[in-house]
Amino acid sequence: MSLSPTEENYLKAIFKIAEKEKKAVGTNSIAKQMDTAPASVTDMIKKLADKDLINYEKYKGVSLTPAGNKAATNLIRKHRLWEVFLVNKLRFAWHQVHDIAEELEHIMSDELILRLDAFLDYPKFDPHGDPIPNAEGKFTLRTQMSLSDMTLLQSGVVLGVKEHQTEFLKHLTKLNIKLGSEIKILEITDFDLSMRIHIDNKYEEVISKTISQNLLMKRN
Amino acid sequence: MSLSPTEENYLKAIFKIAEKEKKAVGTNSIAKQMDTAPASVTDMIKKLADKDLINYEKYKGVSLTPAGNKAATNLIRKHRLWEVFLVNKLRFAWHQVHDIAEELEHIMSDELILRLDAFLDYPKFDPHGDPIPNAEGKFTLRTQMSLSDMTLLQSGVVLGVKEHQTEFLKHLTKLNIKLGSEIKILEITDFDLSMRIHIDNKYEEVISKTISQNLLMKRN
DNA sequence: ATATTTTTTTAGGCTAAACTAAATTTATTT
DNA sequence: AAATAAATTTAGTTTAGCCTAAAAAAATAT
Repeated sequence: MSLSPTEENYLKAIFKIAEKEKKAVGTNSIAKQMDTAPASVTDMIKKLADKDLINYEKYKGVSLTPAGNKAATNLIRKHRLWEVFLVNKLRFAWHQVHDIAEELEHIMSDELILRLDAFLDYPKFDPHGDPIPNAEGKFTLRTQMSLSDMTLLQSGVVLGVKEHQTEFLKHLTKLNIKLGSEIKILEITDFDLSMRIHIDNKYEEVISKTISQNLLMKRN
Repeated sequence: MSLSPTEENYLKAIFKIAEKEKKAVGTNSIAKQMDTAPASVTDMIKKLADKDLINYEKYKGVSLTPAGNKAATNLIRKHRLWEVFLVNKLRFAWHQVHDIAEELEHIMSDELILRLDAFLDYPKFDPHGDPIPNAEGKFTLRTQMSLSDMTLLQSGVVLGVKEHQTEFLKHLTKLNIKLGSEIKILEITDFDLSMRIHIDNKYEEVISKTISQNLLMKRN
């Protein structure tokens, strides 16, 4: 059974919400994620439940079935592989690739993804540091923490970003922060928890708590 | 103004029909090309005429306006560039790429095509030997002729194929015929115009008129 | 030149995916 | 526990792109 791009997007939205909140996913949160009216979500929910992609009880929210989970992770796999292609092969910047990958992820050929994966050398993480699930839907796990949870004089390496907004990513680039950058905390201001940091032992910058919270690190 | 994939496909269909038949393009021929009912074509024709992409007079058929022509050639450009990507980079065979490119051609980013073109080294022809229009919609022309129009003992190089059907392309592959192959006509049978040919001075095969008609050659 | 055939358009419907407004159920306050 | 608020569903429309059947126009044949 094949899914429309819209159906796939709903499954992905449900997956992403379920990732954060443990419990059943509500109509309203899906509506917000998809930027549609709650009534539209109810319609689609019924359709996906009929196809056994989600578990649904009226007024009780939804969760993905194994089949739905498979479809969602496969879409995420495709999205992230295409992002790797766009950045590593076509030399796009990391803030430019989300919307394009959002379209590319719906191309249907499985053979295409197989070959793309090989062409890219089987990457395990995308340009934002997010793990790329394998063909079975398994994500590679790593221990990582927000820079905001590290303390004075500690240092670490940037593994990824929590926030994917264009403006945030452009800002990081301006600060010379990228995946793999080494960051050392030189000073923490008690008042607002802003940090003075050393980037790759080369650039000294001050960053707000909002930024340090969204930087995912491996501590040295 | 942005076009839906369906609208783009109609423009492409009109372009392809207009390429062969000089006159105005009729509703029925579009319906056949698009595999839809003529009534659906009439609906869409009106919409495209409203957007000034085609010239349309009731019962008189249609033709592309400059804007429509631009959109159609751009779609063909994208299709053919993606085919080059699939064959040259992902190592697909030439008979596998049409359907996938049919989906990829509708990805909207112009920047993507710009970068893809550069990544592929600005190819002028696709894996079937069809010219790739440049960003302004200009096609590179070459003098070429069907193998069926060449005569005994002449030889030439395969530039492209007229027919794109999977089975035809697979058959050529089995005969060791590909773009760039040198072919010499050893014998022509008067009765059915089949040919005995030498391929790359290495393989000797007999091919029917149907095949020789669909092979486009540069004569030595 | 009229009759027949072919092509094209109109009319009326259908489905997927959205919407708004109203009704209903569940959750939260007082 | 009743009242209010929030979340969810139902009901009724909308739009794009398709369909079939019937009507109208153009092309072809007699």
